[in-house]
Amino acid sequence: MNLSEKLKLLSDDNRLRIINLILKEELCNCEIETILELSQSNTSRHLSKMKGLEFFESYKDGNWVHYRIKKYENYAELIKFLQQEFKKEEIFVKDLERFKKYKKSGMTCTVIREDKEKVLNFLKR
Amino acid sequence: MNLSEKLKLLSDDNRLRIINLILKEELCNCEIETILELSQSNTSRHLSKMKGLEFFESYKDGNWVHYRIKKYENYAELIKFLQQEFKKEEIFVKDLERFKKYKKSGMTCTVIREDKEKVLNFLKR
DNA sequence: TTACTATATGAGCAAACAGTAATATAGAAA
DNA sequence: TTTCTATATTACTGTTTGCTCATATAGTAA
Repeated sequence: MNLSEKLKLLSDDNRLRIINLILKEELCNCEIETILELSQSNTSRHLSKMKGLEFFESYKDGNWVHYRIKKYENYAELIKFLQQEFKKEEIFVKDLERFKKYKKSGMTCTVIREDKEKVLNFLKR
Repeated sequence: MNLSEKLKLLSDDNRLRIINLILKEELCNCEIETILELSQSNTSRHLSKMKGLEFFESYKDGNWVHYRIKKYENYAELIKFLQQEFKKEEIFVKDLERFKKYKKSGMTCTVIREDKEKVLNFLKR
């Protein structure tokens, strides 16, 4: 993967939104889907693509797949840049508010499985 | 222009090759065209798009248009990242060799106008 | 084993993109 | 003024992209 391909992976609103979230804390596929209100297949597709990024990491935990940012020296500058820009754009700020609301509520993947609608309503923008 | 759009502008080999060159020294459209062996319209198109990047600057000098990188605090981290990556990829390293050969020869826009073929042959990879 | 569930993937569509060749424009020079 | 020249733009092409809906897969639980 060359530099332009790596940057292309970052050049998408939804993928940036995912990075914005997991820079705060690792999350599972179904949580990202719910917090960002993206479709299942769309979320999965973006997450798959992002496996091409060296600072992106995933692991399985039962049926769930968790995603997180790996500390990677080569990308330190880039990530600093992204974090600085995330603060300036409304969509990223709002996503983090939803993320915090979700976390504070104590909800988990299990709650999402049992009643995703309930979680979505709770997070209603 | 939002973050994903800015990153999209950077997600192209030829635009990155241009940034790699002008990070060393400002250059005119026709010099970029010649050093990178790109077509006139393609070069012009890329340079136009790049005007959307806040750290990218151009000015007219007679018929020629010069391009350069503006020092811009917000992009310091990003540019550090790019510079580090440019060193690792062969195409960017080779482009810089051509750039240095061109500069060392003392050739200018005027020489390119008078006999572009001569310049291209001199720079022959 | 079978049933279930979280994630991944195939097919298809519309929009965006990089590139070319030809032409237009704007400013310099004569 | 007219001519020239560096750059920009238009029209078009083939490719890539993000998305959706439907289906497949792989692993868990019964």
